[in-house]
Formats: sequence, structure tokens, C-alpha cells
Amino acid sequence: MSVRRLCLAMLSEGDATGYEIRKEATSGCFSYFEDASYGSIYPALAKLEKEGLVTMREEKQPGKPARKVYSITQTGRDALLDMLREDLPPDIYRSPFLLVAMSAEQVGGKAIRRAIDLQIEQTRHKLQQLSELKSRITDKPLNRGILWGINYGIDCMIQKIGYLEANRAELEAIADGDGNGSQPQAAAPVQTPQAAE
Amino acid sequence: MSVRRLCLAMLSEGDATGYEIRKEATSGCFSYFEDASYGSIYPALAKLEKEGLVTMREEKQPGKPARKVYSITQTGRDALLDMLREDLPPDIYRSPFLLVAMSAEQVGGKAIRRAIDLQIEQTRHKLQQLSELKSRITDKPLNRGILWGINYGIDCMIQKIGYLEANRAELEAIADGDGNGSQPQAAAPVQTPQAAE
DNA sequence: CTGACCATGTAACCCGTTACATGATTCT
DNA sequence: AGAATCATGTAACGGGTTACATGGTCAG
Repeated sequence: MSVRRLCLAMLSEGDATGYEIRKEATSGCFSYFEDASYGSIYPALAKLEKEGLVTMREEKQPGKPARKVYSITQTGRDALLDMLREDLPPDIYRSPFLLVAMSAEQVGGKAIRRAIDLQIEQTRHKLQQLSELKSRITDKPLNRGILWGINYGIDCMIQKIGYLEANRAELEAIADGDGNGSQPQAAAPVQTPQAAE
Repeated sequence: MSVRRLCLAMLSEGDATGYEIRKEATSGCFSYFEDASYGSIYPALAKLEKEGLVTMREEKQPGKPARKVYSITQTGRDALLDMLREDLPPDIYRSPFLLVAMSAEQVGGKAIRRAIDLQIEQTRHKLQQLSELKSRITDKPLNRGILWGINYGIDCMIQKIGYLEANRAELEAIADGDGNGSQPQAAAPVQTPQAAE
């Protein structure tokens, strides 16, 4: 049900081909919290068309396979709204990195350093993607909800990077097997103003 | 491969039954970034035993089905280390909530408010779980890597709640369809010191 | 007595990924 | 020349969830 939802949501912002939807999902506005491969998108679009939630027109281009441009229908819009208003499965976060971090003592300093480096690098990469996207759409007459979402993602990633940089030393010490007990117990958060609750 | 890894990681902290592993995955230390159901755990444990990565002993209890307590073997420990050191698929975040948020204009204020409330509530709930867990293990001779991971999760959730509370008004305004152009463009982050990069 | 918790397991199903199949065009 | 981008699609496979099957204990 998730790829369906994603396709409808994207088409509600404008017509697109399966190829374009995949690109958006992988590196566009939605890439922070969604992803999908061709193998799921193409069948989903075909089914949505069969059900009348989207329509398709073929744009022939010499040499290349014809582009199949999909448009959402009113029925599709209604169905999307229903999905968005009714069922909201909770967010999901899966982190192999944290599993490694929690096993720091066993894994050792070298692997931990590599894992942290990778983690920061990946986060930086996504952050940059989103930042570019943002600068490209800011002040255009584009959907302001999307801008809000992008800002949310950017904030999360900045915070994440900051936390990792501020606290990596402690984790590395654990991984290196320092016998001491002088850990900065609360793991001194990057910043701690009032922050909720 | 993920449930295998999870089972081994948990067993490396101490013996456990399938039931206990599931509980930990759902509401324990690992629950912030992992999850698994019986339907995947029991078969995984059986297979791990067949492969010699864990051993099992049955503890009979009158009336109840015998507890099957699993222990990790040295081979299992080695295999776990290999997994943790070598392959590290990137973290995954999936957020139906953000899809709704990005569709704010279509979805409308009422639904947005509900979605935000739910999101905050769920995050608060998880935060409380982790906080309790933390206070229960702090200063015990327990794995300090795990404590680090818990602190990481706690920080992320506090920050998330703070961001949602600070910026919900803006999203609600978008959803309510205010025609104005006086948005707090940068969506005033809860705090913005230097923060990385 | 009802619901939550303990405790195990299987089978059907779902949703998605990976790999394959095909092929032109444009950038380096 | 080789890689990347455009462009569609299918089939095999995988990993997990949900629902089912079973049943005792304990607290409210």
C-alpha cells in the first residue's frame, strides 16, 4: 500500500513517468523518508491506471521507448486524501549503525571509527541533497508543505551530525576499552536549552 | 539477515528465549531502531542453532510449554563480529507522517493537527520507554555501548518533539490555507548555534 | 471471568528488491 | 570507448508480518 500512496502523492504534485517517480523517491523531495524501485513502481502505476485512480498518455519519441506520462484523476485525489487522513502507520527507523555502536566494546575502536565516519558521511550526503533541493524550490510558487518537510529533514540531519561529532569520542573510548569510569555520563548533548517535556 | 543479526546481538548480551528477544526488540534497548515478530524470530533461532551459532537448553516448567533458552557460542560471537564489522547497510527511515505533512494543503488543518498530535504522542511514548530503561541500567556494570545508544535515541527524540512543537503552527497555517506570504521562511529551528558543516 | 502475560511454533500471504531483458542517446 | 541517463517492464526470490493453533497462570 505504500508505493501506491507514494505514487499518488507524487502525481498529485504534477504528472510524471514511472522513471521520474523513482528518481524523486531516490533523490528528490521524498527521498529522506521514502524509497522505491522500478520493480514496485511500474506494476503499481499499471494497477492504479486499471483502477481509474490515474490516467496514462503515451508520448512517443523516436528511438526511445515511449514515455508513459501518468496523471492523477479526481478519484485518485479522493483516494489519496482518504489514505492520508485515515491510516497512519507509525514512522519506522532501522539502524544497523546503532547496533554496531551498542556493540562497541566487542567490535573495537577501528571498526567503530569506520562506522561513525560512514554514518556521518552518509548523513552529510543526504543533507546536501536536501539543501540543494531546498534552494532550488524556495520562493517558487511550490507547495509549501513540501518545503516544511524538507526543512524538517534538514534539521534532523544537522542535529544528527552534530550529535555524532560531539559524542563520537566517548563511543570510541568505549570501543578502545578504556578502563576508566570518568565518562561524561550524560554524553553532553551538542546543546541543551529547554528542549521539550 | 537482519533478524539473525539482531538475535545474535541480543544473545551476546546474555542468554534469552525467543519470547524475551521479541520483547526486547519491541520495547527494550533495541526498540528505537529495530523490531521483529515471533514469526521471524523463532525460525531464525532454530536455524542459528542448526548452524551451531547458538545452543539451546530446555527449561521445563510444569503446565507451561518448556522455555527454550538460547546461548551464543564462540562461533556465533565470531560470526556476529564479522557481520558488524563488514556489511553496514545504511539506516532506513520511513515516515508516513512526513508524507501527510508535505500534503498539508490538500489534507487540511484538522487532519494535520491530528497527525501532529499522534506523532508527538508516539515519540513521547518511545522517549519515556527509553528514559525508564536508561535509569534502570545507569551505573550498573552493563555494557556502556548500549547506554551510548540509548542516549543517542533519547536525544533524537527530544529534538524531534521540540521541533514539532516549535514548528507545528506553521504547518497548520499551511494546511488551513492561509493566503499570506509572511511565513517564517526558515521555519525557525528550535535552536541554531553552529551545528556542523 | 476477562484480559494480560507467559510461551512456542507454522503457514499463508504481502510487499518489495534484485536481477534480467532491451536499447538509444549523450556526456566524458 | 565507456559510463551515465533516459525509459520500460517482468520473474524469481527474499524477508518479514499476520493470522492461526494451543494452552497455562495470574491479577483485577
